Amino acid sequence: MLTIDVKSRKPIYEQIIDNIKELIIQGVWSRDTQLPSVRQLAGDLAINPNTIQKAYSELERQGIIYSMKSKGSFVASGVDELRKERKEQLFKEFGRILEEMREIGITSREIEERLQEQWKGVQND
Amino acid sequence: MLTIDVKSRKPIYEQIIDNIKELIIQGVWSRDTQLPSVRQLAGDLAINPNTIQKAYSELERQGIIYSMKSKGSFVASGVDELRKERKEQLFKEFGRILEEMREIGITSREIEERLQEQWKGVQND
Amino acid sequence: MLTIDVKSRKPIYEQIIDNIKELIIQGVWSRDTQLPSVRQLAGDLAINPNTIQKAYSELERQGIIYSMKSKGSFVASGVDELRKERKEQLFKEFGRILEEMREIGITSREIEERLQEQWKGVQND
Amino acid sequence: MLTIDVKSRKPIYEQIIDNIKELIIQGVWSRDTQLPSVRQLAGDLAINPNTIQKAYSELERQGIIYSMKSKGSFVASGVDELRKERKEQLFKEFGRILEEMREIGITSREIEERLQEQWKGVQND
DNA sequence: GTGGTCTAGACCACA
DNA sequence: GTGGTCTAGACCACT
Repeated sequence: MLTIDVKSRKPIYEQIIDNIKELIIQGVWSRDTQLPSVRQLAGDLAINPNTIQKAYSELERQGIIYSMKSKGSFVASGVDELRKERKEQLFKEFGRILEEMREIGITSREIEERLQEQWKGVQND
Repeated sequence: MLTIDVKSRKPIYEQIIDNIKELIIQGVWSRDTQLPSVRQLAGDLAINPNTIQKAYSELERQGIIYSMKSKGSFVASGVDELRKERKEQLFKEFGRILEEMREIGITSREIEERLQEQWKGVQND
Repeated sequence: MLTIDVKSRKPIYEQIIDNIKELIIQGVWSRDTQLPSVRQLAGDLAINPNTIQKAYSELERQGIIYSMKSKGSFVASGVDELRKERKEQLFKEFGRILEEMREIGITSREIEERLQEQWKGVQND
Repeated sequence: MLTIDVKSRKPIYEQIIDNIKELIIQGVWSRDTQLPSVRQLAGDLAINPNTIQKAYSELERQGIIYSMKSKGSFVASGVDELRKERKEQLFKEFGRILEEMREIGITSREIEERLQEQWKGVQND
């Protein structure tokens, strides 16, 4: 379920964080689902347990999971909160890209075309 | 002209690289313009000359500037090459964002709205 | 295994690069072999770690090795790619020399003789 | 007659040296021909006179030209000496290349082919 | 421990 | 003066 790329430039603990967020967003893990234990996951991924611990700590700091001593870690956020957050993030980035495109002289026509092209054949609207 | 943020997570030498590329893209510096000398720029930015050197070396490696010992460093690329490269990069990023937006269930309607909003009052199309 | 000459006009970091390429070409180090750490090699060669770092960075840029923070540096290229590249380089240089020889009036007979002489006793053909 | 490339990585003074040697080897300048004055050449090439001076000094050190105070510089070597020297140099380099080719497993057959190809249509043998 | 970045200061060849 | 190389020493994030 969790896949990491040790060769990536992105730190492993960040990959784990993103992976877990993704699983929650996609509804694979819902509220109060128990996460694999640090040791368990470390073993599965052949990763240093400290790295897993760091990822879990960060997730807990962000309020996305909660830990109970000697019980384990559990999903705190529901799909909705995370989705909303992610949506805002995406729109923010989207705006930044558009701004840069405008500065460099890309026309809205070009953007529209790209948009049509990418969305063609998809009917989620 | 060049501004760096020593507190940023992005390495200083990368900031310098991006800054210089930006100046060229915006047409401030054109082909064969002499860049500030390593020591000069280091003094201006209150940065160690080695850091500037590293940035210049990387820019030279990318073929964006050329350096002549005891002469100085000069702009090699024209605006066009850099603009084209940047454009492709932006479109690629644009596509990636769109893909992620689609996955998370953002409708093309929402995107269109955002697009209209951001572009309103601009007439470069 | 790695030897450098601090007195040479060729920069130390280039010597290191060439040395490492040679080790890979000769099959001493194969794909995914871990290179000595920056500090380790610096200690062995009595060279400043920054110099090693510079060599490793350049090798990574050329796609010959890959580095993972807090993991180490590893061989990326297989023997074959490097050999092929080297072969082309040698033939190119060979052609250049032949051209110069022709210009200065050296006859093909002389060259043939030299060739025979150098290859005598060798049976790799 | 003399052409230099300020963008080249080869130092300008070395380019001048090589250029002058070439002129002598090709018989354009023969023994006792007067070279252009330092100032003259500096003006023609738009180069710092110090650079020309350095080239002339080195040529004099190598015994290829001689200078007479307030008279100028003159060619000392004849074609033959220089040609011989160059020939040895070329053969030495040729041998080095062959050695490297052998080490990397290039067969004498491949070399022969390249040789034939490069010499085809030329009848100076 | 690892690689990566940065500083301060030095020396070099070149023009 | 210029760019290029190197050293010594430091700090950082990551594992």
